[in-house]
Amino acid sequence: QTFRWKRDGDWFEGIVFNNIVRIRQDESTIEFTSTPDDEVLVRPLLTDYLAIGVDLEQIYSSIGVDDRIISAISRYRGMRILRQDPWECLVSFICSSASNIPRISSNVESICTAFGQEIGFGDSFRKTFPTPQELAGVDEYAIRQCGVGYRAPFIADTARAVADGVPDLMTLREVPYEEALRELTLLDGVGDKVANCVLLFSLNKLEAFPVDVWIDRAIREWYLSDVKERLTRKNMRLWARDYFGSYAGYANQYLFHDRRLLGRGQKLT
DNA sequence: TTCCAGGTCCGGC
DNA sequence: GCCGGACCTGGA
Repeated sequence: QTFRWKRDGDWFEGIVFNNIVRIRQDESTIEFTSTPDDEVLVRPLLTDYLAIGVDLEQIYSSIGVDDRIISAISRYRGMRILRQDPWECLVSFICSSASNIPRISSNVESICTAFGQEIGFGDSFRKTFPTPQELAGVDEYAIRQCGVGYRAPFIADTARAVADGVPDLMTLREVPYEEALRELTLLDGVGDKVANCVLLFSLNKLEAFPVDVWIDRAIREWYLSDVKERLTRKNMRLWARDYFGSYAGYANQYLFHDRRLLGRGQKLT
């Protein structure tokens, strides 16, 4: 659920804490290189980013309340939810509305190319995601040139707000879910779905439950097929939080993945 | 060419 | 509160 990683054979290259990080894993080991900072310095940052410390088995036992979710867990066992940079995550998901993954990736990369700082050198150089201050300084039209369309004013306004410290994104990590959700949805272009993405993928709120079209289908087809009444997205989120519990966000990602990859009619295994 | 894609906002019941 | 339409853009 992040948009700047590139695959190169066994290796994946991304930008983490202003470093170009190349990473790969085999059965039991994760290997990485970083530029410009030394691996010793980056290691703890990367460990946090990858959420290595999260106890998956405990989460599986907590959310594994029915055959459907248990089946999804069996297929994607080991899949973790990243702890991304909240600012980059916020802008990325503002870009995601009524869009698609290739375009969102292109938008985010264009924003970095236009307004970020160079890192690395030689054959491999990339750009950082621009800070709130850097993005607050550019005009809405220039942001629109990145292909984001009608989302440009949302991004410009959000950049100014965050640059002014309203909200202070890092502080939201320490704040309860409901309060952080309220703060985020005050921002222009940030509704219930985008806010829940930011909460889940960057603010360490594992009960967050973003309801997009895929989750909407999955829940409707697999869990509420006998319910005729129309459920709003927000009510679906509340239902899921109640049903799956405090790690509902993990259930969300396993179901999301399953519904996208396997479709509606897959059988339980 | 027309349609649609990982929503949000706005105006009218 | 719920419902429908508009909104940039690019690929099918």
